[in-house]
Amino acid sequence: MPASQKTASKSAPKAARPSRSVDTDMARLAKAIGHPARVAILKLLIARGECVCGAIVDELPLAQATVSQHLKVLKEAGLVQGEIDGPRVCYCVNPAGVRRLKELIGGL
Amino acid sequence: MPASQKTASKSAPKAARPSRSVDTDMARLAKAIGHPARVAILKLLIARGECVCGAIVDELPLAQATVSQHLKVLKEAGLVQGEIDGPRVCYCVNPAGVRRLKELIGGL
DNA sequence: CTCATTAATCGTATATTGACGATTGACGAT
DNA sequence: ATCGTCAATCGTCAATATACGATTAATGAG
Repeated sequence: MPASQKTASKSAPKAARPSRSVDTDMARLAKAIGHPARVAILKLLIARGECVCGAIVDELPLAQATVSQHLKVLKEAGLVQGEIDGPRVCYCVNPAGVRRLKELIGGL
Repeated sequence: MPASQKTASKSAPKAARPSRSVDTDMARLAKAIGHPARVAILKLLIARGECVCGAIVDELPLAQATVSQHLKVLKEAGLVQGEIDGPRVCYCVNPAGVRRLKELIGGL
């Protein structure tokens, strides 16, 4: 995604508009929840407040490695955050990220 | 997607929680706007009310074929609709689709 | 009818995603 | 120090997404 994306955006003659980066931002967030498993994870975290990684794995019909990858995607998009708690990792929603997502979508 | 995924979603036609299909629905819609070009297209249609395909192509730094493909994705997700108008195709937002997207995201 | 225009589709190349098992690193308990 | 547990990461494979030029189908103009 990086190279072609960037090129496409930059090569646009009317690149001056700020809407371009907003579009990218919105796409980034939307893409993060563009998979059923990630929607499920996000909802789970919202419902439970916070959640140890293993608990999430138990709830989903996916391998641990796969869940970890999905969590990484959500984390990189700024929708969740995880803090290390001993040998486990405790995940929770990033309210700012979710708020921004709602703002952007709601503002359509 | 491999067997496990499919099995997971399909193996519960309607018996299990409804949240599963809602998750899928939300992911489907989010995925549709999970690309900057499609966000730009959707916004363009919202701003203009309706728009001939060619006009969209002119606004974006993408080839006609590519824009057409993005439009197809948006159409399949139920976010836009297009009606044939002579030799051109006039696209417009599907209010129901956008409303549903907003509901689902807003309800998080 | 022929031509130009418009947009969908085809074919294709490349990039990214999604899934998993295996491995690694970090930590607490013994 | 060793062990078991937990979660991230690696390596890999199949599937999907993205982009484009070329082609096709549909339509209106002449």
